[in-house]
Amino acid sequence: MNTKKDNTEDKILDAAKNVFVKKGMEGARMQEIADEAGINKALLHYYFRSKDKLFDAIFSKIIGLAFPKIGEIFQSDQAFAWKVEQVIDTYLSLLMKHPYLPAFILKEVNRDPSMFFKLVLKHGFSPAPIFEIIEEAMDRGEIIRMNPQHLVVHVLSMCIFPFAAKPIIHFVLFDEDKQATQAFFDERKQEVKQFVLRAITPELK
Amino acid sequence: MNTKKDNTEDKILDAAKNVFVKKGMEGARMQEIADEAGINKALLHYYFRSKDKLFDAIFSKIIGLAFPKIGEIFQSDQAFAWKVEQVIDTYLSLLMKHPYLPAFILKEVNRDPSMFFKLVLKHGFSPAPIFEIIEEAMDRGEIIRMNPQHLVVHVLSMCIFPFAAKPIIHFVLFDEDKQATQAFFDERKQEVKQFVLRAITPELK
DNA sequence: GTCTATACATTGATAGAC
DNA sequence: GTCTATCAATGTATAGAC
Repeated sequence: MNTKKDNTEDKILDAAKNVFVKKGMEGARMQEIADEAGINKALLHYYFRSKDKLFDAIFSKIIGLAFPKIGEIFQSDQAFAWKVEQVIDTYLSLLMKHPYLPAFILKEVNRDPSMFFKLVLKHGFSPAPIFEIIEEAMDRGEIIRMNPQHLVVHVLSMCIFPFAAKPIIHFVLFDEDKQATQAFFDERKQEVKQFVLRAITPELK
Repeated sequence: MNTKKDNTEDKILDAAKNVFVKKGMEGARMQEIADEAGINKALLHYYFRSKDKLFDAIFSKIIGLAFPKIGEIFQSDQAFAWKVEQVIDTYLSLLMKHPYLPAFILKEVNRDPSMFFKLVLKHGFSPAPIFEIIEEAMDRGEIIRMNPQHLVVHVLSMCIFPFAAKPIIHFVLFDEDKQATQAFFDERKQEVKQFVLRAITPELK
């Protein structure tokens, strides 16, 4: 995503992504994007008519990135526990690579939900199949019976929230110790998996 | 928090809170705050010298509100399970009452972490005692052994994140059905408590 | 396609009358 | 204390030369 800086359009897209993700739609300045791309403001408007249009282009790419194909993992023939671990691994790997995504997406979704809704429809994301598979695992007694929607929200919360609240964790929990904070985030894959599996596995512990 | 509209200063504070929490520091407009307070812009600057000063006043009050005295709950003599349930109850009740807080605080903390840091120091919030109590509960075998910091983040994530991501949940999970969304949030107290207790209670289930 | 210069709109902040 | 009118700064967008 940070390659292909050859032509001007890609340079703009790359610069815009960095600035928008860091500052948000309202905080970003066209001048800053131009500077980061090594061009001037006028050229931004030449390639993308307005700041809104440029933002839409960036936001659309990012939403596509942040909603990975969890469906594929769930469709496999593996045990449910394996699927859960795989989803947590996949999602946390993605977030470790793009730690700014949660704060950015939450900010923009709350600013203008309709924008997000259109993109979800465009990307054709539907959670229904996932809930079916969870229900089946419960029917088989592979996991305890509970509300699948809450289970999904539990897991996503534990994966995503710490990144959105990273400054708080960094300061309140680790007294601004960067290494300690980093270690904490490195541990979360393991910790979240253990916690979730213990909560949903029937008996025999 | 929505009372005392008698004098002008309180009217301003109340209006500013509404606008800032909804739009954030960058999205809020002094004109909109003035309109909501039923006065004009000049008067805002008469009472509070600048937009920054006005925002600081609001943000400080909100941080004080959002970091309730969890410490007190943990200091009691009850069983650890009771403490966990009490914390989840307390926090989710607070958030049901102020559902916009998570998105607002996350947005502002990521925009300017230092502002948040100063307030945390001012309010004198320290998590150390809580971790000690968790450690003791583990030593007694009351809950399974795990990293206390991750446990705290797990619980707070499940409580706070759904509110910050409410538009996403509303649309993706419930197809914009307001009643279904509301029901989901009403259920979370119970669901989070069950999930957490099952994950941390030793054996005997 | 890319630049400089500038128009136009928005908005935070102030001056001054009452 | 409260208002109207206005300033000054910032930022998006465009015009026009090269």
